[in-house]
Amino acid sequence: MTLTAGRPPARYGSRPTMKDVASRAGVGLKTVSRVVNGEPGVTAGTRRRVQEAIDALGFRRNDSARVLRKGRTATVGLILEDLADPFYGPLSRAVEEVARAHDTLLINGSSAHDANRERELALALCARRVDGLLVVPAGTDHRYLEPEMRAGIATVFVDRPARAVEADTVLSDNHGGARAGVAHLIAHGHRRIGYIGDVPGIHTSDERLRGYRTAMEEAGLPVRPDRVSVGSTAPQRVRRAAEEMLDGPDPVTALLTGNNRVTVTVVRVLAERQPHRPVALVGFDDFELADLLRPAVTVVAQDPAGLGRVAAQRLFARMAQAELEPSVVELPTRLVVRGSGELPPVD
Amino acid sequence: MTLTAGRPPARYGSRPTMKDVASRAGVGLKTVSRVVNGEPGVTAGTRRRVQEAIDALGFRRNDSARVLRKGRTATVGLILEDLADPFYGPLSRAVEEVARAHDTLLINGSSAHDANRERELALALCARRVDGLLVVPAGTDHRYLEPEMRAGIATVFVDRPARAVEADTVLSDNHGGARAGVAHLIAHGHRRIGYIGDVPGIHTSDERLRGYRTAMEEAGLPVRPDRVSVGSTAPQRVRRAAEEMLDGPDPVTALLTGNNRVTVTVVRVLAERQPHRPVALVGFDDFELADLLRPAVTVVAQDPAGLGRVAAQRLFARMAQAELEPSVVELPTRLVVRGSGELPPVD
DNA sequence: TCCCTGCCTGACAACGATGTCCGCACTCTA
DNA sequence: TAGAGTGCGGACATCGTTGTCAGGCAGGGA
Repeated sequence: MTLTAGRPPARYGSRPTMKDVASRAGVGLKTVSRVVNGEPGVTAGTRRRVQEAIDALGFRRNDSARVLRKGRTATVGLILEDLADPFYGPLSRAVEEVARAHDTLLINGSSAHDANRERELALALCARRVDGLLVVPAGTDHRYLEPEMRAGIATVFVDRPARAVEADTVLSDNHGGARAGVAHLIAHGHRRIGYIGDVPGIHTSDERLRGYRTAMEEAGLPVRPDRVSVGSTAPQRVRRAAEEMLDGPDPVTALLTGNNRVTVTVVRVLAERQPHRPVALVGFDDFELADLLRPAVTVVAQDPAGLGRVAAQRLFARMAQAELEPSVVELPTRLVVRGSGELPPVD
Repeated sequence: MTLTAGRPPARYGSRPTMKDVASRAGVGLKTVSRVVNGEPGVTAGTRRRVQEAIDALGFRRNDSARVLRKGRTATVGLILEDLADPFYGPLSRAVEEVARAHDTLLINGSSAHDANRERELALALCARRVDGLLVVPAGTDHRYLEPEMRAGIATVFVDRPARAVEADTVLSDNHGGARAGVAHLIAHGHRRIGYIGDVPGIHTSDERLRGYRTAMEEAGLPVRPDRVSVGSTAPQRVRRAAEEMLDGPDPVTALLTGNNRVTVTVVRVLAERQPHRPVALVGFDDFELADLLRPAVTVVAQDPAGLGRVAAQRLFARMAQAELEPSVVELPTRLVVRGSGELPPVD
């Protein structure tokens, strides 16, 4: 009758608890806790007996219970857009190194470029009471995180700022990078330069477009609407945009591409047109093998590992001291000259 | 005095609990629980009052406490070697899709190719009581997971089998793939074929080497020790191995490379030697832009998304029914012909 | 008018671990 | 040898949530 009272209906497996260990070792509950946590105040003999019981039963501390009592999880979450995007690999790795140095577990999650999934994921991690959260925003409104941040979940935004929320942010110099890329093409004689970028409304996308405009205007060149195309990075969309700029009545002689996904597609389009006139190209984001393509691809390189490292450091600083003023850090980009950006203009 | 008794020393932030919501809404604790979990048996008016209190306080259910009570976390963990390796992107994404279909959160972690970190990470996830674990083994002995598996944590190994443990496993046909790759080179007239692979002892590495041997022996060709080099995938090591095979007294005319890291380095070495005689190449693992290199790289493609999908499905099957017999599934590979493997032998 | 059914609602115990505090046994010193 | 100090072990409350169960209240039938 009362034997099962209050017992969850279907316990999954069934693990030994400290109580089991204690009774097997013939000691008190708290003594087991002391052994498990390496606290002092236990004689060597007792410690050994407890350890034997732990091994025999296959005991492992239940961290949920521990968290409930202690209030901290020693866990931080990282939400990025797509684990398969090579840009995020080094970023995630850098965050992991910092977390590890703070004896903290890193949980990686992916929003798949979807604002709802980002939100779900972030809130699920909050419900699990991560101590901190690093977010590469996919959504456009992050007010849903305000109660969580007020409640003490340290939060840092990476690569893009949050909308409608004041918080620590670590960015790349998107405007300056794009501007430098276009200036480079102009310096090599190009005048008809096109820009193919990501969906407007995304911060990185908007800033890079702004950098393109700045460079064009500084050189006194017109920014023609038919030479700017922003939208999805899906290959078909990018392909069509590139073909329109290349085959129009007044074709571009050079292109700036807004991120590595776009660059790869454009490289493919240009390769297929081989016998045609060569078109100069500068890509935003470095990517593996860029140096082995012919021509090798000149890029504006970001420092994804740096983004991750700086953001993680900021996160831990905030976890240690919640009352810091929100800061925005912008990391420089670097033009890597490889050949594709140095092709002369050909009509 | 007793006011703070038992209170953790430093609660991080401080969140409202169901009790706070209950007293604000003027209802009982359990009623709040019912509203939060969408359980029936609450009138619309009460429900609304509770919801208002939740919103006003910024309440979010503490999943640690919930897990403690319910015994399941609705979370699975995926441990892979390196989040930055493009091979694992699609794998992780496929797992995430399956997990999502089961209303389960996926936690990604990386072992950084280190057996100790794999172990730490796996056990940390067990301590957090994930319901299931997908592991791409980095270590060579997985007995440490036996108590966990016995205790009910469903576990599936992906890409490589676990050592010394009987468990569900999903693999690629490494032997058959490598064999097909070498047979392809032989069919194009090559006789002096080298193999450069990953560290011996890793299952994938050993199987691919075995596939190389099989194909050579089937063609009656000798397997010479100076034409087989296995070890770290660090660029220097691979570079040296390649140069020795290419510059020796009896140089190879074709190479099979054991994974995408090795392939990329070898492509780089071959590119630097451009004016030299062309060397045929078949790489294990497909990689982005392989088709855009000149010559385009012929590869033995695995199906990383398939690995992830099948493994995740198996994991959920086992979570639903723990007494399944451990199974081993092997997914086929596919030879993708692009040019580099079809170069004729040149002395 | 009274009882009974059925629906809401809330009190309470329990999940597993940890912090506090008390008590015991021992050692060291006067 | 007694008193004080120290080291060690254990009882108990508590963290926030959910399952159980019983009580209260309204409405309908006798």
